[in-house]
Amino acid sequence: MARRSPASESDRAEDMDARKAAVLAAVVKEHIDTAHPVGSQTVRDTAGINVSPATIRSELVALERSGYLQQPHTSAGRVPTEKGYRHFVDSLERGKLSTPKVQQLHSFIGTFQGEMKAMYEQITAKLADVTRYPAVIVGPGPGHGNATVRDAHLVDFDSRRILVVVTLSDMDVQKKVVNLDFDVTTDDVVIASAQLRALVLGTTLGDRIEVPALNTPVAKLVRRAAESLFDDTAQLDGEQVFVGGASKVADSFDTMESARQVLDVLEKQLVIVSLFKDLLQKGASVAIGSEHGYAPLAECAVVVAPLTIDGQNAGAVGLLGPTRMKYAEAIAAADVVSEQLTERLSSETHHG
Amino acid sequence: MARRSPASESDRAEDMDARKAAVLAAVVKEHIDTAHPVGSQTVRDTAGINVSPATIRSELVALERSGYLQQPHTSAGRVPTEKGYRHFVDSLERGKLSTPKVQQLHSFIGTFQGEMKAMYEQITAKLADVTRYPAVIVGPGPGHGNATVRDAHLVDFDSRRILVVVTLSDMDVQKKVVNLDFDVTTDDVVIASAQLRALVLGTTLGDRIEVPALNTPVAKLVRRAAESLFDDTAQLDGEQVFVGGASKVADSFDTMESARQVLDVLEKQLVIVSLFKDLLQKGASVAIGSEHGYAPLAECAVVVAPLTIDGQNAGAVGLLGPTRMKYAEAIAAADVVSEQLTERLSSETHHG
DNA sequence: TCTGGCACTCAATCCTACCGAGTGCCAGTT
DNA sequence: AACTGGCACTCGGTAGGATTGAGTGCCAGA
Repeated sequence: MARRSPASESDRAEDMDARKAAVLAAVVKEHIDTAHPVGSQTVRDTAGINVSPATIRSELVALERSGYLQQPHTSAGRVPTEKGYRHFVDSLERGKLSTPKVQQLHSFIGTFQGEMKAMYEQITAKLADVTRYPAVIVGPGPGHGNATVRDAHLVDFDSRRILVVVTLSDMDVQKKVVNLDFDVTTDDVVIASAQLRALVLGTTLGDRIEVPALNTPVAKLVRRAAESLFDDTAQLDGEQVFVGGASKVADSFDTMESARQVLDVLEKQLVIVSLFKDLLQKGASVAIGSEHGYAPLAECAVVVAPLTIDGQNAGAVGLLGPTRMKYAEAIAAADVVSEQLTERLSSETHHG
Repeated sequence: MARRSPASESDRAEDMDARKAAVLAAVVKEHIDTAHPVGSQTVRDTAGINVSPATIRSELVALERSGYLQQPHTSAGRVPTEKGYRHFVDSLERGKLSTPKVQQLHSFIGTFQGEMKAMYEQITAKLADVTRYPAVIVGPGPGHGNATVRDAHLVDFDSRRILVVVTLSDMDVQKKVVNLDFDVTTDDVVIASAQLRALVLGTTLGDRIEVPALNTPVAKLVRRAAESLFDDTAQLDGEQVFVGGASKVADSFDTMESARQVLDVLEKQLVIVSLFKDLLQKGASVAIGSEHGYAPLAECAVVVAPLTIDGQNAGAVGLLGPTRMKYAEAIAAADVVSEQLTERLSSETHHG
């Protein structure tokens, strides 16, 4: 049967000449648009290749043999496999695709005024609106970023429960409860508050502060308070996850079951955050189907783009869609948001 | 045709004797359980009435004539109309229905420890989990409630932008930006901060404070800051809306379109809030179908229960479901959350 | 007032036939 | 060797037609 080269089952680069690539691209594009299997006829027309359908067919057979395509059943057209989508996405030239939609998004972010939280909310909504996919933005946790401390206070609620209140240069306010294992007086707290303020003023929440290890109640309180602030693990208000366009799942997914699972994931924000982190760590910007190894999203595609502050990962922008999602558009949109937001994050935190 | 009483089209109380009520209840219950039209046979069995199906049938005809039931088509069983559901719900005895589920909810709230925001989030999730319907809790805005001010500070970002930071007795921290139309120095701000603190300490955010109308920058700043705090319309962080179990829409609604619309509403939190407020104002706890007049939710039922602080409306607990939702359970669950949370709200704010 | 009996209705289900998009294969052409 | 036109074949989707059965309305009789 395999007449040409007996070991061509594998996926070395040679199994993909220019025309095969064109055919594959045509199939993927068409399937993304129509959700139907794509036949040789259609490929000929849409790919602009001047060969007969029969020739296309032999290419299709080859592509299927190498695992890029599959047939739902005999006498149906072809549908991309995960591998097919992957090839398509990889060969997508990353040149700033600039559709009107994406530009709209760009200017929306550029002109945005207001508080951070509202900004994230609105941008997430806009991103979902533009792409028609549910969107997620994982905002930088307060521990990250280079917002500096503008003010700090301690407020005592009883002799062992103290609240640390910190105002940051980006006009954000953070609080943190400190539970002591010894008693302090209100006077202690007032003194400690002033000391803490002097210590942390102008620092970044990422910085670790040296606190003299004295044994007076005041000194211990100051140390505990400072520690609580710079403690990575027990994040202050935690990473902020913004979800927008959840109702878009109804547009993108056709079975209730798949919609259900996507909604479920959107609710479990921990899952989303770690999924995004995983992908970004791998340097991936798109995960197709089972690539990310998370079963409930096996029929989905995830597009992510990083949010960075001073080159450090500080969050993510993501879109969820079906495997046949509009990758080019989605990637472009996520990238725009990522860039604009990253830019804004560094400028925001400096002019304070 | 109408042999008995010619003017019986209307819905006066007499058109509903005990047996009719039983039949109606049986139809509603069965339809809620099965989602199928209910026939005379089934009614006989489930309602425990010892009459023949033929007799039931005549009752069904009467109930249909009065508008409580309707037939999807000839030779199908009956399905409740909105009016039918309404009667059913109204006749539901409001005695604390106490299923294991509801008790579980009760104890969950009772034993909950932690911050308010996390509490609302988790309770909303739990409520959705128990009822299997998407749940919404509208938390009391910071303007409401009787949490008192424990501390207050002003932080200047530039000579016209000042941040007001207020720590409340429930360990919540609120912030508010004040934009001035005159310049102040950092020294002014320090002084104003102390004055503001003295003024508002121990007050409730609902109270209005008298501030001497002097014309020095400091006095004006203090007045502006105080006003911003007690300004109802420009709420501090706004009412907090918590949505849980959005993925439950996939269980409760059968068409993508209806699911879509519910998800849409859940996203538009303003709509939810005003819907809940409307219902509570009317004293309603259940809105069925088009009763609330909000078109996108015309095929839904809404169950609400108030959250009160000192007898004042301070929020709401709500569940969204199909018109054939499990009213008894949903109402019981919403009520439990409402009670427990109301209780907790008043105790929380006093022991501070 | 209730009941059993009966003819009737109509959605749902199943079967069948048919259509047509699309295939694989092959012999013939360039 | 690569491409093409031709052809038989496959099989999901659709449309018609018969069947089923749950449920009805009506009525005459208890």
